[in-house]
Amino acid sequence: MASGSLAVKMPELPEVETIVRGLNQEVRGRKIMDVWTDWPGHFSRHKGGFKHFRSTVRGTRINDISRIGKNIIFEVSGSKIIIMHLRMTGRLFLTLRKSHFLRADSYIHTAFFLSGGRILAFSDVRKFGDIFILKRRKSEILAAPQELGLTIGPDALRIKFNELESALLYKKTVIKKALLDQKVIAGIGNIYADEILFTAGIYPLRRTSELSTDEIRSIFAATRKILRKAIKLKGTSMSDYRDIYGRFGRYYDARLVYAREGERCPQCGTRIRRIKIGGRSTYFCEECQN
DNA sequence: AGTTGTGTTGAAGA
DNA sequence: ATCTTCAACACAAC
Repeated sequence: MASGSLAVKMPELPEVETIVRGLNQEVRGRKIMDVWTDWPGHFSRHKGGFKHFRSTVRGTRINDISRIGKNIIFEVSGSKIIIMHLRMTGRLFLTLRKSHFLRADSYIHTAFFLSGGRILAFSDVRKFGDIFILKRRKSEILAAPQELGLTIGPDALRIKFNELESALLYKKTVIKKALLDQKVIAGIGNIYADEILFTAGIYPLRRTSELSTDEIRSIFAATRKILRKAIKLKGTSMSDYRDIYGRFGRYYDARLVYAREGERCPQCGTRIRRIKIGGRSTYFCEECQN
């Protein structure tokens, strides 16, 4: 991928992981020459605003890119860390010229000009995304994310069974909400939450405190299974991105229940139902999930 | 043409 | 603490 799109829709953990892998291929080792934006709101979480962000980031070198939950972490020289969240509609592109990206995507509001003439462009239709930089090491973020402004718990692929179990037993809510709560487990969004609960055979409105150890084991295993499968399929949509629903993404085609209201359950043939939980659409099979 | 749904997350109120 | 509602914002679909 000499130049192209790292775009996904509805970036949850697998999509962010896919982007991070692409970034490590394409921008690791490059220097950040400058940053441009026409939407300073992208930097509203940064103390000091865009001007301060720009002066802090200019001249640093990107040493590594990783991820915590849905947050992208750029480790740059000078022991600093850029934290980027794509929220709902954020997409990243690599292009060669400014004129190119403005033509390619009219929703690009922020861009990083890198050494070697590369441009990392941040497209964001709804402008919910955010970027900030901390003068901290990555290890400090991992140790105390909450204190540094990252309201997240353990990453969904790194969480230990015991951590998940105690978090769920402690919570007083239903399992679907708990899986979407980034402080309980970080990285799961609405699509994968439904896929995980279907795979685990758990009814989404079950109270977390009433789940048995075996049921939590099922949820734990299903989380790893679904997220790994989605990463293997490179998330819901990559460079072949077509529409707002990610309809041409490879995981989307492989999905089990999400957005399949009225279709047959892949296990038992019962029609998939849709309900609202906490204002979010929830798809499940009432036969297979108890 | 106005309303609703879409998805993430933080803030505010009950 | 947890709930709901609203807010950020834009657009497709009804």
